[in-house]
Amino acid sequence: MDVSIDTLFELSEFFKFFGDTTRIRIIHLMLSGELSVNEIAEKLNLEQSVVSHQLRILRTANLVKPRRDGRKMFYSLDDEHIGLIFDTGLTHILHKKGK
Amino acid sequence: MDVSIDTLFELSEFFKFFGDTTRIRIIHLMLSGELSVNEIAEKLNLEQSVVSHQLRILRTANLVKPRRDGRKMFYSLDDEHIGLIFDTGLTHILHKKGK
DNA sequence: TGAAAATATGAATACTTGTTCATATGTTAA
DNA sequence: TTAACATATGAACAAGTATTCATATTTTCA
Repeated sequence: MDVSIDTLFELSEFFKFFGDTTRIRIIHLMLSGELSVNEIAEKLNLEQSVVSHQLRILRTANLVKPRRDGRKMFYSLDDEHIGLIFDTGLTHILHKKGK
Repeated sequence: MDVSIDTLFELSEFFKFFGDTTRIRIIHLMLSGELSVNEIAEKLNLEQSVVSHQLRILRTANLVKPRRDGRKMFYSLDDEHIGLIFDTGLTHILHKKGK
């Protein structure tokens, strides 16, 4: 398959979003559904600003989308491929650990 | 699905390997088969040391494996999941660009 | 309106990481 | 053995990035 150098660059940029523990943990949480910023921070034992900063990165990349409800902001995955990519990588990790 | 925090860390570390343009380009080349260090450097227009450095990273992670033939070193993918992960990400990029 | 709650943002810092340049290592052939 | 080829490696530098801390913004409710 022929892939342009620009596309390969975009591809690496895309994988970078998954290449951070905090973001992967946030994404993993969201695979089960929508969450508020505080819920994420509490479940992952992270500071609120850390979560907000990472959510901004994911939001800018259109990987998550926000929804305001009162003073709370709920975030959910905005891309149907995220789960698939997550699972594909996870399968590899579990397979590797399994032997 | 329940995933341990350690596994999520490993998963993010794994995606990091795909999160660099140089490495993605090397991986993409290798999807078509084995190549020597110099072949990679020439095809990607990179310095030899850059390629060697990145190959070491991929080799340490068991993503590529080396084979010596004379004074040349040939590298090939050492993981059957790499192509799948690459394609999964690429599908997303192409799908995104398509609209 | 004012205070509290929830989230966002900016600047500073520390850390990681990719590239460059120089050089070392290993291999072949004359 | 020596020279040339192919690759690997180490140190230094530069650039990128995640976290922290402080503060700003937005919304609700008394």
